Amino acid sequence: MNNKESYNDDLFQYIKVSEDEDESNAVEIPCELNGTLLLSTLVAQFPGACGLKFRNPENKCVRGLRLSDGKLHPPTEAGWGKHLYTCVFPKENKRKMEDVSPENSAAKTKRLEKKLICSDLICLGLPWKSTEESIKQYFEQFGEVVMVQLKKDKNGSFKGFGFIRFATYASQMRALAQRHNIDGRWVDVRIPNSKEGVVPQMPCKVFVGRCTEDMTADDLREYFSKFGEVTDVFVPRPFRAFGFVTFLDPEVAQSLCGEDHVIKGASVSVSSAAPKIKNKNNPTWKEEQYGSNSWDGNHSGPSGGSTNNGGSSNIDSLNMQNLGINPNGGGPPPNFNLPISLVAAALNQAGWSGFLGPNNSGPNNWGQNGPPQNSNSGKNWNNNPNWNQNGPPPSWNQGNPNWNGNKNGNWNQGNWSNGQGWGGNGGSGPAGSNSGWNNKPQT
DNA sequence: GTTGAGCGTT
Repeated sequence: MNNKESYNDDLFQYIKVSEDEDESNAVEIPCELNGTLLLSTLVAQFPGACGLKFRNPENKCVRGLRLSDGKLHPPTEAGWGKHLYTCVFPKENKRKMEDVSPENSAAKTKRLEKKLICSDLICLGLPWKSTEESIKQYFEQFGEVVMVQLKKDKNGSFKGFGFIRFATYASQMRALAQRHNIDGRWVDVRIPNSKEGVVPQMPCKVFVGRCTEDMTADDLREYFSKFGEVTDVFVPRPFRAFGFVTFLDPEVAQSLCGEDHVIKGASVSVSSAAPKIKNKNNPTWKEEQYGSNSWDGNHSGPSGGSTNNGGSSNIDSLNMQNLGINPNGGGPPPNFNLPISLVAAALNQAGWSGFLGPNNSGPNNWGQNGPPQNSNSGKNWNNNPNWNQNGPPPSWNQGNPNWNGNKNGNWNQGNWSNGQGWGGNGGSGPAGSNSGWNNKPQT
């Protein structure tokens, strides 16, 4: 036992990362075996992050880290050291650079935010003991919270839902891109019905033509991140010479349309992505493959899915429902036939790092043969015999239609919602799991 | 006091 623990420590170096320079907010995240840190690993914990920096103790200057091929490199050959690393977010940086004088900074911020309309968000299913202070405190991890209203009835008793508002659109998007567990309850955060349609939907997605075969989703992400926060990348596999990149800011997307860019020595063309009609007549809508629960078949999974499924992205669709995952339901929904890599990646994005097996060594490390047999963290995958003996389908991780064909048995036939699947062994379920996965409804 | 889908002025 002790051996295993030290073995793990040897394999994965953890570095301390915070969204700001406040060390109390720091999260330890694992590097790869070669000493680099995957941007996707960073993004899994800090949605929207596009880089890392740290304060050089010698001259107090902030130093940025080198990013190449989706990998962040340690500041020196000696490695990561004991620095507290801080996330870099594209939007915040842009704003900082524009806010040169204090007297017009507010106006500029306002003008900027006007383009990226912030909406109130409804929070459903809040714990009864929530207070406006506690909710504000929770959501501040995604950015400045400017309003919290918990709804009460005439007697003054809390109705279990409320509204919040962030100062920036980027913060709002970060909050919408995640599941939220507050005091042990899964809380739904959405755009309120009353606001639906109010937010003008300029396309955030662009079409990237003339891609070469060596361009991975991570390549596109890395390249286009310099124009703004990238929330989704899709590169079809097998190779089809195009891709899609989705930006947080629709204006960034629009500004790039019509331009040619050079990536990996090749010229690609950026143009507007034709809005896709989500119906069965559209050939890009592959219901057989992805199910019919709003997954549009044209997106990669979130970061962590890495390149095996053609993508490297945050959750582009805002809520888990859009991935065909019902966070509050009992077990998988009826159309649960997403490739597991996508699900795992989505859950990883949502902070369920435990889903990916020990040490968060999930899809990033998985090859085409699925999770490691005796995983490189020294533990079996969930100790679940059904999994390890029969393994995943042969064409694992390739977005393949065989997945639900269940040719190797065991996948859809048990262990999903019988209460002893994921959380049963090895502690690999979601932390404090009382969610639908174990078929235990919230109370 | 109890509760758990929903959609905000009081």
